[in-house]
Amino acid sequence: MEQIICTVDVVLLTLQDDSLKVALLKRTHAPYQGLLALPGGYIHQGEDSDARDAALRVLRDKANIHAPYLEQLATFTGQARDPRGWSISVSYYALVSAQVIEAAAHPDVHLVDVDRYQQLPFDHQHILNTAVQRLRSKSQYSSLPCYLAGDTFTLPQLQRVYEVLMGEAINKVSFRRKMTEMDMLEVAGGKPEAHGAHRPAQLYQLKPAFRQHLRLLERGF
Amino acid sequence: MEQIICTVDVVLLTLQDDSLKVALLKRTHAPYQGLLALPGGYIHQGEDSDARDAALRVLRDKANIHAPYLEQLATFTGQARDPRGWSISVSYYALVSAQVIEAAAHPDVHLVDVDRYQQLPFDHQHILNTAVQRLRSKSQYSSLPCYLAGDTFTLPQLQRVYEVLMGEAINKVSFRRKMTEMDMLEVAGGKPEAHGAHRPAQLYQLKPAFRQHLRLLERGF
DNA sequence: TTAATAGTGTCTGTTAGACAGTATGGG
DNA sequence: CCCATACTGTCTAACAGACACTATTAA
Repeated sequence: MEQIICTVDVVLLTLQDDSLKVALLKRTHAPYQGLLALPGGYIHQGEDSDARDAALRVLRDKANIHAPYLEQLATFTGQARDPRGWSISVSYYALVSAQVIEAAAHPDVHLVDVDRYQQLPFDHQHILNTAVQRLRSKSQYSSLPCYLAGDTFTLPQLQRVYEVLMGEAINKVSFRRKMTEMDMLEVAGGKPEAHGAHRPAQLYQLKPAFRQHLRLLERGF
Repeated sequence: MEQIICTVDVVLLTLQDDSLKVALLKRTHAPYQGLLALPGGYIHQGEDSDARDAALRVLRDKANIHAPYLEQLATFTGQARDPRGWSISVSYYALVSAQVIEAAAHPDVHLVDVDRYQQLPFDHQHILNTAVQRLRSKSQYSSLPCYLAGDTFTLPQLQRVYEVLMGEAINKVSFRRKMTEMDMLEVAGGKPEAHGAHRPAQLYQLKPAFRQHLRLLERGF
């Protein structure tokens, strides 16, 4: 009996032009060589102390992305999902701002709308769907969307991020009440930029205590 | 390089005497032979079509439990968690009523209070904590606790299940409003038993559509 | 001054919890 | 009848959303 194939896959998500995008890479090896797929790879026992380490390494090597918000999504397993044999994919999802992707400027990374139908190899469409569902679900009652908004952002920008993820308009007063209640933001030093003939918005950033950990709401938005 | 050790572990939870219990088994092989541990075992490529299948097999073979509510919890990985080498544990949690455990009557199964400190081998304490946290969290806004309540139950019994999991009293009127709103229960045929000199409660059961799938609440309890 | 977006004060409708009442069984 | 627990009607307090108002910038 051959040994089980142990891999990690990463669903790297970002927000661009008011829509949710996933980073895909052209596969350089068989099977499915040349097809767009989630960044992933074998776990390296020598190099990776655990699967999370492997996911971070994959993001570093294949997309030039360092230390994003990264969370385990689920593990996809079985005889059928990989033509090479019984396999395990410990899957993660990562959230970064569009600026981080642009700064990484990796030539092989393709950003594709998550709702656009693709012929993804393996069960990557299922993994992607699971990640998007998880993100949208957690956006209802947590600070998760903040990681898509960049280092500093205005409240109208952040509200727009939430609205795109939840797919519906949020009451402005309620949104700001929730943000105050969460007590998670602080005013950022930089001067807010003007974007036209009107009052510019205050810049905010996550308080240091919340850069790594989510804030949960008793009641959702 | 040796191959990665691929296993499943199951956190089998039940409610007994108003407290949450986990099913533990004495390990029959090294390492940690003789210690109480979560039921688990190697993935069998020939036998198991995926890891969920392996978890169901483990429950069947090691605890005589068939087709419980079973959900993937998380995957625990790394160099350090198993003395034999780099390992993967795809972990699941299962919920059953105390009657199901009693009916299984497996002599090796030990039910232990989840809050009682144990010296569990590997990272099983961490896996257990993660499962309990997940159950308690999901109990806030879903029908998950119903799977601990047995086939038929009264509303006061079900409320008690929720209260034990959430660790606080719930308003009776609100609880019943939520249950009505969820529209997930139907009156069960059997006559309610009298438990003293007072009015006996109506028996309910999950509607067939919800025997497998959770019902989520917009706002929690 | 005007236009446009940022941000806030306040009213109102909805929802959750408190409380007290009725219902129904056994003794 | 009494008691204990099941169940329900209704009042109140807390919360979310609507709306309108003020604030601040560039043109």
